[in-house]
Amino acid sequence: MDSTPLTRKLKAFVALTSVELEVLERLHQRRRVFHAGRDLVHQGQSEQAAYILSEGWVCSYKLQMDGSRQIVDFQIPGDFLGLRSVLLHTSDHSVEPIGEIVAAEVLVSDLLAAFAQTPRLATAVLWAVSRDEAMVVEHLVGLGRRDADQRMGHFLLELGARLKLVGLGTRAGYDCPLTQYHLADTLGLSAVHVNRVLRRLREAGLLTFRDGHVTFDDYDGLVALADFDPAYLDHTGPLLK
Amino acid sequence: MDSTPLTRKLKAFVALTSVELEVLERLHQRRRVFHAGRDLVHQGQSEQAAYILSEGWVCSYKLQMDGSRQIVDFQIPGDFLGLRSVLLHTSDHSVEPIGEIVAAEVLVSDLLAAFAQTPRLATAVLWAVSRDEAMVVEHLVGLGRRDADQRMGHFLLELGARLKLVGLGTRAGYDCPLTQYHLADTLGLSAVHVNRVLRRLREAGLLTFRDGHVTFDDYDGLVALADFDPAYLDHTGPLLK
DNA sequence: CGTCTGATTGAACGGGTTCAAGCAGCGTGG
DNA sequence: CCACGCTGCTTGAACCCGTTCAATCAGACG
Repeated sequence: MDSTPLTRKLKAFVALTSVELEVLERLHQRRRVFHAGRDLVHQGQSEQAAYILSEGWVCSYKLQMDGSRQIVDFQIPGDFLGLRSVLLHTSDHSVEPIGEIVAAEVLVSDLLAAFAQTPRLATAVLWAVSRDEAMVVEHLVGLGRRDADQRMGHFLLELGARLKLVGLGTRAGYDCPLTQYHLADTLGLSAVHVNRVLRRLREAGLLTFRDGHVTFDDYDGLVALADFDPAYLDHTGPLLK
Repeated sequence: MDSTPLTRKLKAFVALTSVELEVLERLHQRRRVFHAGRDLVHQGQSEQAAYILSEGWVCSYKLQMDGSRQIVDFQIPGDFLGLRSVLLHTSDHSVEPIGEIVAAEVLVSDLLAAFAQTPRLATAVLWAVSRDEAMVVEHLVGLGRRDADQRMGHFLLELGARLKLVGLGTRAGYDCPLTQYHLADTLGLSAVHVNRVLRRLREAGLLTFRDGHVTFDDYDGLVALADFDPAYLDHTGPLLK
């Protein structure tokens, strides 16, 4: 049976038994499709369902009074959607699909049952959640202490590392459905400047962002420029006892 | 018996029984004192103990290769320290006491036992943790989409709201042990500019930051300037069923 | 009494924004 | 079929917020 992005991701960190794999598989029952533009969750609204994203990208963002928006993070295939919102019965941000997405709806009860059945699964999911939080912190650091070029490089490298983990990218590059406006709202820049930064990086022979595809022309050079240390994505230490 | 900052905070959101209060009290047994400068946790080091902060302030930060640092968040009395590090056996940031602090060491086993004994306590603590995460997100939004004045106003207002909850501040102001360098490393600004921003806000009659004390000269004006909406601190919805 | 930390202010510089204009591709309707 | 409008990309020029460099000052502390 084909493995889902989620299982690919988790298998990179915990050796899962066939029983655990099957439990995971069963969580992917209720497939649902969402379309671009229509938010899954609106700021302030309390939401009842969690999802496992299987195809497409999604972004979580906050709107400001003055109309500007700040994207907090992206979810790619294999990531959980709204897990925290469900556990805490609250959502303080909006979630928007980028293009069409396919997601498996997960009932809290099913998830908790799966955890009870296979505790190692709970550990693996907990790891995934904590990795997401580490990424938010790294994002915050970037906004506070990196210049535009470094931010861009770091962000695209991080995405690349995440996509590689679920088989959607290589060291050479990956497909990327984001517009330059998405990048601007993520990196705290203006769309105009995003364009200039991309040009600069391209002319420096570091990376090319064009026609929905990211190409790393000089991976090591980019890593050096952005001071990218994937440790926070890899921390493969012992979790929960 | 005097209530600790933590109980004050939790009582604001969950009506705790005397049994639960006693369990909470017992978690505060092992008092430990830490001194300024000496980090509690170093970046990358894995840590075994969690703490409840009872006196003094602490900041969590990340150091960059180029020597600059970005403060991610602060902990004030009543906040947990290193709870996530303990659960996940990993720490990707450093933690530094600001001045002398008093903290109660909490063993994971004790905490889990307390949760098992009084589930409502677990709910309350979960709420506190999720509030901390919401604050990190709000911080990120500030770095990405607010100018220096708004960032400063928002940050000091948020701190004020948190301190008020544990009885350490009022609408008029609060004692604040931070230096302008702390503010700079928090807000992603240079120390020089922090000084100028503080002067501007003072001369605009909005707030005064001097001699370790924050005074809100025009609370409502500041709220308007910073677009401060304490909703993310207050979300008092039903948690976990 | 010298040294250190933290606060303060000035002047020059620069990274990033804003405003403005132009262009390409693409779906829609007359 | 072409015109139109829309979204996304691109580039130039002027401006401004915040940085950097540099100097000064006050208080604390050994």
